[in-house]
Amino acid sequence: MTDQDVTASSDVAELLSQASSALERFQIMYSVLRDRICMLVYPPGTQLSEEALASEFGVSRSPLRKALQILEADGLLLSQQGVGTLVTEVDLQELSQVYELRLELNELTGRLCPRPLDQKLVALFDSLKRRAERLSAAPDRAVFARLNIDFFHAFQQLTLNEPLRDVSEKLFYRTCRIWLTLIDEKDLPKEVTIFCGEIVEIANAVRLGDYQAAALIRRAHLSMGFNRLKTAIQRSADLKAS
Amino acid sequence: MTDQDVTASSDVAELLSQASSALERFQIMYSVLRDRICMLVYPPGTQLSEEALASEFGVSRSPLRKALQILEADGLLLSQQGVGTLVTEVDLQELSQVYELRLELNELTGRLCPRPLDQKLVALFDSLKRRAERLSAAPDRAVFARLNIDFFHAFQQLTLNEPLRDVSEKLFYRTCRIWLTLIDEKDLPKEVTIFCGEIVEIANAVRLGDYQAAALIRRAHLSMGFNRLKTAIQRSADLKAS
DNA sequence: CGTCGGTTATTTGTACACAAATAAGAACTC
DNA sequence: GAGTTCTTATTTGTGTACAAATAACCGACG
Repeated sequence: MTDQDVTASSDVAELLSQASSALERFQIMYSVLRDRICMLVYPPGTQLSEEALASEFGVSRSPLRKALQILEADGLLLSQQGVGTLVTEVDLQELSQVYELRLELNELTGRLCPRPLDQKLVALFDSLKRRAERLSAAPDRAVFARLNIDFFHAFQQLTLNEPLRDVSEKLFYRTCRIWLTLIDEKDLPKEVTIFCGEIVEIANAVRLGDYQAAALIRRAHLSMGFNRLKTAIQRSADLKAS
Repeated sequence: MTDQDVTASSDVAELLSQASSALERFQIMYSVLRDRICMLVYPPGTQLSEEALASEFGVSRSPLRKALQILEADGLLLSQQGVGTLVTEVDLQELSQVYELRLELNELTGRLCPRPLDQKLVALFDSLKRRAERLSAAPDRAVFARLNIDFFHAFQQLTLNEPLRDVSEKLFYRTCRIWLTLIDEKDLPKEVTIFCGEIVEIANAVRLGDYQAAALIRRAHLSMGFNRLKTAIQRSADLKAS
């Protein structure tokens, strides 16, 4: 069972009961909740109930709260006594600062501690390429979002610098929701086409072992993507005002 | 009362009783514990007792555990059921990856979202320069460590990119203990002289508004400092082996 | 004497009951 | 009828008792 399947699993209580240590149980709850937040199962502004979640997961509030507290430190949740635990909104100001940093970190991923190219890595990007082709044929928001997450993780494999991977991952999860919240059905095919192009290009660069080229391509797409985001935000703000 | 005083305060229970919200109480406990870890009040390998700390802080284990859990996520603590809560050791392998990343992030601090130069910033660096001069006259390990921390925070003021500041801070606190653990009394005057020279140079660059120059100087010192660290680690390993 | 096995003490993890804080709604007043 | 204050329901925060896990200790046995 892969990690994606774990986080997407519906019977979390079952998984938790099979976990052998407190650390494992924490990781399951953390992954599941983060995944739900990023896949908009819990859209921004959603109020989570500790009681209800603990009940669903088959644990008491104590261990659940640890997962919630780390997610709060990650900037995905906000808990307040007497109010509740709310999924944070994504704010343009904050988003643009995170994106600016991600652009630079992305370049480092292609430069620091490069992981030697092996068949496994090539195969990973190939499988993403195939998934991208299937997505192109039948655009779907959830499939798009999932591929976006998995592609991010594949890209992170290019570096062996663990602190860089950790930092990049936190920042990624802080921003990736914005796509699902802003891209409407009409824009989806266009975005899918662009994204699949990116995957193909980067997979080719990786196959050649040129990680810096891969990073440059990704940086370009991140930058262009952020610009498209800004116009989408502007558009939705105009829509709201009218 | 400044933040440094807060973290250095001995009567934490008193402070906590005056805090008005759970968030404030958390921040106090977190800052105090992080400070104690970085100032080697709790050297690497120290076992902390939740019971004892909760008792000292005048709270129950529940709110204390939140602070411990975040510190564990920061990589400063490691909790294990049946074993205890241990202050992590600093490992050379990990350290060098973090340093490599810090070198690069440091450059970003001088480049992204520069904070407009104002009198307050100049005054901040001037006051650090004066503290450095006093330290030079009377080298002291604890004063050195404190100045190192405060100088880091001053440098962070050069950028307004908050995610960058957050990330840099976490990485700084993950590495800064190494100096106190490795630099012995004999090396102290030399290290103090080098560090004070860095502060003077950077303060001058800041006064001119040339943050990128400041970042370059700092990068050079970070790099050289890391090299000195590596030889010190090698030396202490040799000492251990003999 | 060394080694293996069980026992026990200690520590974190978990469950649960209650306290504190907030917000929504009801009732009361002007 | 509008505004204000009190009440109450709901939610997270905190305290505490107990469970689970680990490691050190001790004794028996080879």
